[in-house]
Amino acid sequence: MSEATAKQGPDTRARILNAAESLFMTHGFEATSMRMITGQAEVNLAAVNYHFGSKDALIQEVFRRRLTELNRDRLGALEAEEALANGAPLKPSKIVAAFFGVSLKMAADTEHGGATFMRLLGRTYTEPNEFVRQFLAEEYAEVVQRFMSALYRALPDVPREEILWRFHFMMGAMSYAIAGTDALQLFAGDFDDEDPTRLMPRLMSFLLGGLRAPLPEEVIESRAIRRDAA
Amino acid sequence: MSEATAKQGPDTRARILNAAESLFMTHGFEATSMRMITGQAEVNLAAVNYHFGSKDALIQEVFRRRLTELNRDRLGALEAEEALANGAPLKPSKIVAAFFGVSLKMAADTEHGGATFMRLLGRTYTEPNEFVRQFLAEEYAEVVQRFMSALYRALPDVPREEILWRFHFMMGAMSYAIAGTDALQLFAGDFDDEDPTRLMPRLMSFLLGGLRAPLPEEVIESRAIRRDAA
DNA sequence: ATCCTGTTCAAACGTTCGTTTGAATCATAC
DNA sequence: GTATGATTCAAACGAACGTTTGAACAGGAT
Repeated sequence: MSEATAKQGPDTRARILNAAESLFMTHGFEATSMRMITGQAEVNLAAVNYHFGSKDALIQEVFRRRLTELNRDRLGALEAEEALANGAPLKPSKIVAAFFGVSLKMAADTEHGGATFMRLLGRTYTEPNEFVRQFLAEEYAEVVQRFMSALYRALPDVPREEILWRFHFMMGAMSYAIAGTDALQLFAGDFDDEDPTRLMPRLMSFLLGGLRAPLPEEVIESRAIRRDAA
Repeated sequence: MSEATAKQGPDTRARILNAAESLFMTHGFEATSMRMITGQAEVNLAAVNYHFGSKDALIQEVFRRRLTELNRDRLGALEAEEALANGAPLKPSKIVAAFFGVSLKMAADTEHGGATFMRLLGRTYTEPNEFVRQFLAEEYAEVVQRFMSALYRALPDVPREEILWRFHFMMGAMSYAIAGTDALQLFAGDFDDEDPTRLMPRLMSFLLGGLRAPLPEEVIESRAIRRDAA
């Protein structure tokens, strides 16, 4: 049989994953039913359970296929910078650019659904669902550890706890910006769907400004006290 | 009948609102059923529909009762600063402190459920549910408009579009920090539930650093060009 | 005692959910 | 052709959902 006559479209698995990804983004996990997914994918209702086993397993697979690539790229960008640095500590801006630049690059990819996924991911960071969160943590474990080590080396004078907090804040700013829900309708009608490439320099300025901000007095004081005691 | 013998606990409405608030935070809106709510509140299943009409109306009321107070306090803090300034433009740090300081103050209130609500609110900013988002936008309309006006006055040389973006970023960093899901388990075990009052100076340093960061080159260039053309 | 209004209660409503089933259909190898 | 394993299909499953119902109960005024 000629390849062109294969029932319809690409294989069922991919059709399901793509439909699920966009529906999860629009409606959330719980509010997206199997019937909505199989309807949009134009496959039979039973196909999800046949190919993935369960709805939860489908959710995991939606994330796994993208996150594997995303985190590989992030590590790749970090390693490229480290290779250039020849063992010297990296500049913080390079580290931040490696992590968030790759994220924003995927968020700008509207061709292959990367943008859809990043918006979904941004929402999922605040998802209460326990098994989703555990899965996210596992997928991120290595990349978080590597980037944190790089930041610790880059900022030896800043307490590690503070670096953790600021990375946390940066993750929040990025997620929110990419998810782009604009729940408060700040951009009332004006810039509803901006070109996401223009987001990159804006976000990067903001993140680096936050990262480089002077430490709060409280922290400085406690460090001064510690230094005095020594 | 003596007041102490009234069936059980305080009135049914408040019991339902409190139970719903904490369950929504833990499980999300969709995953929280009426039976879970009435079970935790120890009231009859039909009580929600009797007192509120529907589940959606209950969700709205959960937010309304807190947001009304929160946004009143935010406006109050802003007006207090404006009164001190005597018509002069406010310093950006004062404006940011008015908005986010009030938020963090509520987030630190574990006594009356304010902390629970702020974590719920942080998650809700990324909630896809349409009617929730519309409701949020309405509740925030006035306070957003007032704070934006103040920021425009405070930063007359910064393009308004840039101010909008940075406020957007700040909202993201705060929401994420307060929701505190730590999906990536950055703080693996170490600081699971930190004292939220210590969050305040850290977040404020970060936010102000981001707000005051130099504009991205792209924006500066386009402004220079515009100035040249004039 | 009687009525009235507000509230609680157990039970049921119809709908939708995720999942399972067993037969039908396909592609391929013999 | 026929057998084999993978996939699709229509139909049904039990469970859980939000909501409605009508009776039971409460306290206060007449």
